[in-house]
Amino acid sequence: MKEIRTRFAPSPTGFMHTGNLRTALYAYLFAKKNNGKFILRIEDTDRERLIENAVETVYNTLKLAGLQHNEGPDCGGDCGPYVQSERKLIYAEYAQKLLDSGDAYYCFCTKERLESLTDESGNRRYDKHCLHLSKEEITKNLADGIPCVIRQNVPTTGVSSFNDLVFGEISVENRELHDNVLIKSDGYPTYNFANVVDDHLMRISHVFRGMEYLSSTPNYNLLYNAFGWEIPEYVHLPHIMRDKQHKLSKRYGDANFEDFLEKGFLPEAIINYVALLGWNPKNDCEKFTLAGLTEAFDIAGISKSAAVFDEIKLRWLNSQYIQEMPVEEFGRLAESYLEKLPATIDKQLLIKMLQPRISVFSDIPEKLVFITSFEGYDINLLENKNSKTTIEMAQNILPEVITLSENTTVWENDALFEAYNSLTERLGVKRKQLLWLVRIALTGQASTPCGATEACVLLGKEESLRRLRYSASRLKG
RNA sequence: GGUCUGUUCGUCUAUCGGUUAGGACGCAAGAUUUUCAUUCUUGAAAGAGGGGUUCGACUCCCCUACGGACUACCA
Repeated sequence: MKEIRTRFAPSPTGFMHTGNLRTALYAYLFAKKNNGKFILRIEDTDRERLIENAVETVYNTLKLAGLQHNEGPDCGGDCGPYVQSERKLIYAEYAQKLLDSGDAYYCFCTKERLESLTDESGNRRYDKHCLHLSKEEITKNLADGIPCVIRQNVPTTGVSSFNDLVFGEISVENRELHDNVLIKSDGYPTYNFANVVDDHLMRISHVFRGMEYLSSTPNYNLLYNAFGWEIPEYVHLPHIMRDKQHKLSKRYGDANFEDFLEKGFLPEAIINYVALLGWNPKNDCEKFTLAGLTEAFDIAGISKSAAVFDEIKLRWLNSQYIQEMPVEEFGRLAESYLEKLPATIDKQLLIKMLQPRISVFSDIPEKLVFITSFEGYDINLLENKNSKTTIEMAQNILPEVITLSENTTVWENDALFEAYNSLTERLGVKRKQLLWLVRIALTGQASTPCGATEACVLLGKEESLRRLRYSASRLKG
């Protein structure tokens, strides 16, 4: 049986947005699922758009995402080099073959002439002008050093069709196809040429890529045919959208993998979420490890329509991962957010309280504001319809709470709870009401990562009493 | 404009001719809870429109509408 080989072939022109990441993920999953190889190839033939360190970003992303490649620039393989700019000679050699067979030709047309070919609706279609140059003219032009490109010579009649594993049968009239540039005047190949040569030479069995290539695939197939090469299987992926109208772009910075990590999302959760955007496992399962995804992955589950990226759902998934991780790990990951806290705060206690209550790590700071800022909070928070509390109630209850707290010697959770609980009976209020009032009077925040008694413990007796008295005093005026 | 392509709840999706059109996120309302947060229950919420084919269509075909991609010496 033929070996399954897939590849991820990013061009190092910036960040890795989640669409790219998903393409890499599916290619990876398919290869692993079929005991095949996952290859990384860098497509850096656009010398003008190269961005420094972009290759590092690619390595970094794949590493963090857990998508280990078997072959690539950094780990070798027998199909190297895996960087297109280092394969210039190879492309030249294959371009020559096409030149010899008449499937490609030199084009010396100037930019001006090319532009003159533009029709009234702004379209340009090359007219095969240079295809008709005589051998002598070509030789002379070449000898004179006139800048030139090599173009694909596509047939003007007939129909090209192919099967895409996601979109099915696709047919295009050859006359709709363009004589694409294969080799640019700087000697570098275009994507249109390099991808075909490389995918063949690297024995890629399944080509996973964004569906923007769907319409140029017939061009590529013509190339495969010209070389007499076997056409790979195609898996074109629908786009991931920012909203209904716009696909994810590099401008939409938030969709970058690295940005999500910085915001406190877990790589596992991002991978899990992205996998489910446009693919479904044919059951209701929504939580997958990479291994689980590998097990479940199936091209048949890929959908044809674009999917809108929903950060809210990502947050939910991320919260699932956070809640399931060991406290120690959570503590490690949360540490950097806890650095500036007063030394009096018990960080271990805080970590335990935080874990079940956040969705992403960047939620932490807002959960902790009550620790460092308290005075001047909105006193109306004491009034709450859910807990059925009122300001009047607070005026009556808080002094009682203060007296009781002053006399509480064992300042720990259960003892405090019991004390406050007994107070509710004496005052004839609901526990929920009293504890709501205490918590607000203690923190000044509607939402805290702790209940009332926990807040007491966290703040310590002295500080707790100080805050309770402050809140009570504000009710007097 | 041309070519290719897509269209089920707000969002991600299930359904491969016969279902009260299912699940998840989010939202709303209740309940439980050692208070915040959880958890639980319930609810609102969808087949773009029009023609066919068929006993029967979200599912197959055609048209229209509306998206998206491509139409570069970018990938």
